[in-house]
Amino acid sequence: MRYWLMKSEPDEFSIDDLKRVKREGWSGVRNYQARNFMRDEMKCGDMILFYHSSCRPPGVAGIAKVSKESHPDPSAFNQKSAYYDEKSSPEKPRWFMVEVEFVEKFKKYVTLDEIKERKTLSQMKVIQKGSRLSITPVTKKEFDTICKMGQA
DNA sequence: GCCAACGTTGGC
DNA sequence: GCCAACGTTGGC
Repeated sequence: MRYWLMKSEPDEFSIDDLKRVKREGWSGVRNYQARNFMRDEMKCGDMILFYHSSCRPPGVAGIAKVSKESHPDPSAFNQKSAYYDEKSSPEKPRWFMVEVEFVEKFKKYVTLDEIKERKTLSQMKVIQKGSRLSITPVTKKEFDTICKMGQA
C-alpha cells in the first residue's frame, strides 16, 4: 500500500465536503505528473493526506483513501466544463482520475508551519519551495507522523 | 495583491 | 529542439 498527499482548495472542495458526500471523483487535474500518479500508481486502499491549499492557514485537514482506480476523466469531454480539453476524447482519453473516499477529519488541523518545523518531515514535497504539484507521494513514516499530529 | 517557481505553448 | 513569452499555482 502507498501513501499520498492531495491538495484541494477548501473553497472549492474541503474535507467537510468529502465527509458529506463520502466519495468524490478527483476530476479536473490537468497536470501530467499528477495524472500519471493517478493513472499508473494509485491503487484501491492507498491512503491520502487531504491537504487544504490556497487558504489560511494551509495544512492537512484529514485522511481519505483511494476507492476507485484510474478511469478517464469525463470533465475533459464536456464542452461546458471548465476542464474541457478538446484533445481528449472517450476513444482516446488524455486525462485520468481516481475516486477518493472519506476516512476521517483530524481532531487537530495540521498546519504547513507545523509540518515545516518537524525535522522528520523535511523531505516532504509539499514544503519544498516552489512545489506546485497537487498530488505527491509520501512515505509511511511521514503519513504516520502527520496522523499522530492530527490526533493531538 | 504580490511574486517566485514552475509548466506549457508556439515561433523559429 | 531551443527558449522566450505567457499562464497558473499557492504561500505570503
